[in-house]
Amino acid sequence: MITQRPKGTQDWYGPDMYKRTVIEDIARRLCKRYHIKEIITPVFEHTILFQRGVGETTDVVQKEMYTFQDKGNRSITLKPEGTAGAVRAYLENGLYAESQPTKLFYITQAFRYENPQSGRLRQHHQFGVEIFGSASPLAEIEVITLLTEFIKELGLKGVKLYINSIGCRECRKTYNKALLDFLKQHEDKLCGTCRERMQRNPLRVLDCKVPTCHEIIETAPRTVDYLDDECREHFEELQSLLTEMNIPFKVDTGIVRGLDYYTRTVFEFINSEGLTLCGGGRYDNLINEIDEKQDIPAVGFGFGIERIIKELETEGVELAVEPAVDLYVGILGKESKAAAYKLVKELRQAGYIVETDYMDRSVRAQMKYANKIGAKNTMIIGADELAAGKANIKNMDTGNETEVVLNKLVEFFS
RNA sequence: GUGGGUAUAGCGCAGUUGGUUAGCGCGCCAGAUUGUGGCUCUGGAGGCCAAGGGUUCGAAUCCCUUUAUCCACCCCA
Repeated sequence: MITQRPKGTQDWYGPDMYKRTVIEDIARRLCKRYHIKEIITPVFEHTILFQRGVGETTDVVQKEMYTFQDKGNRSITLKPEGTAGAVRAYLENGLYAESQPTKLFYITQAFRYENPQSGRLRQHHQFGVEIFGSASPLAEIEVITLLTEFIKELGLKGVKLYINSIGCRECRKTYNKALLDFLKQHEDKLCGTCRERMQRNPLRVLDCKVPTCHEIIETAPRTVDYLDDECREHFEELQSLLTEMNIPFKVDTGIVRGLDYYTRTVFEFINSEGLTLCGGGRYDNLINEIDEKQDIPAVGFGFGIERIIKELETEGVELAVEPAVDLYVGILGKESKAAAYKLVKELRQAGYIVETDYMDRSVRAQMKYANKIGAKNTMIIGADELAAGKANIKNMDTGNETEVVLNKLVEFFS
């Protein structure tokens, strides 16, 4: 037990760790060009934030949160997603008082207590962006454009964009009524959870995958048919902008999203197996629900980093290669240690990737090791080299050796 | 929360109808004329056979329980 990680968690090391840093580097570089600033919020927040933010009726809040009482008897929850914390920070720090929009990104852990399986963990990581203050479809275009570039830079080809509009609070009212009327006609044929959902949040019934429910749902009214003029215009403008931007997309009227805060636009990037890598949309009411004094529109998404790595593997995409060791400095004899290590330090200070021996191994074993770690060059420092002030540098690909003056090592490499 | 598969060395796997000191490949360490890698060869270290209980003269192997892990459903990233 003591040497076993908790269920649904993962240790990051080796090639996966490197992939993760490359992915995060790409995300950070991209956000820089989009003038989106990084934000880091706590891994835990007051439970009420997620109850209000994510929504009481969602599965995430109802059964998947890591909630506990702290020693001050406060109810604390490990963040199950990134948006609520970002919104809280935006409000608490008065970022809304500055010139809008506020554009933020984060790379964070997220915790959900659910059964692990492929592409699903109890602790996972998300790259997310939130744009606060803009009601324009161009805000959606901003995040979607960033996403398509991100996917392109990663080298992924099998990920497609699906969009939908679920309307604003007002259209949702008329739609919910229509949906409820429809569902009532079929109530006796619906499953238990659906009948329950009907009362609390009818929209979520559309998510049900129980075959008998699914059959009924196929003919249910769709949100897109109940949009008011403004919402319809917004959705149409978004679609024509996407088309003009040459961003391929499909409208999928079944996309609802499991988080309650969305309004109008919802979208997902889905792979060929139907797995959602990225989900997002507009949430014009969320800020108001968390702080009634503010009424600010917003758009955002969350992209699953583990799912990116999984998709890279299934598509056979190779990310940038980890940089190789420029020089391995072999040490021969106790007396040479300090002098050899000084050379190592100098070259590292000059920016080279240098490795040496910490195991008191034989020269032969050191050479084997140098070969194994992929050193591009090797050099042995012993009493002879130190006396002469010179050493041979061996190119490990060609096997050729070049004599070099030790106090000009840095120049040799540059 | 529900259902199925799996659990033997660091990793990937064998292990016959229960029968001596549990094997193989890779990896790791050391060596093959004393200070030079890759290939090859030799040797070595490393396992309470997931844990607990039971059946038996005898269990990695059969039975039960637990735990973990993988996969699927729900839902999500």
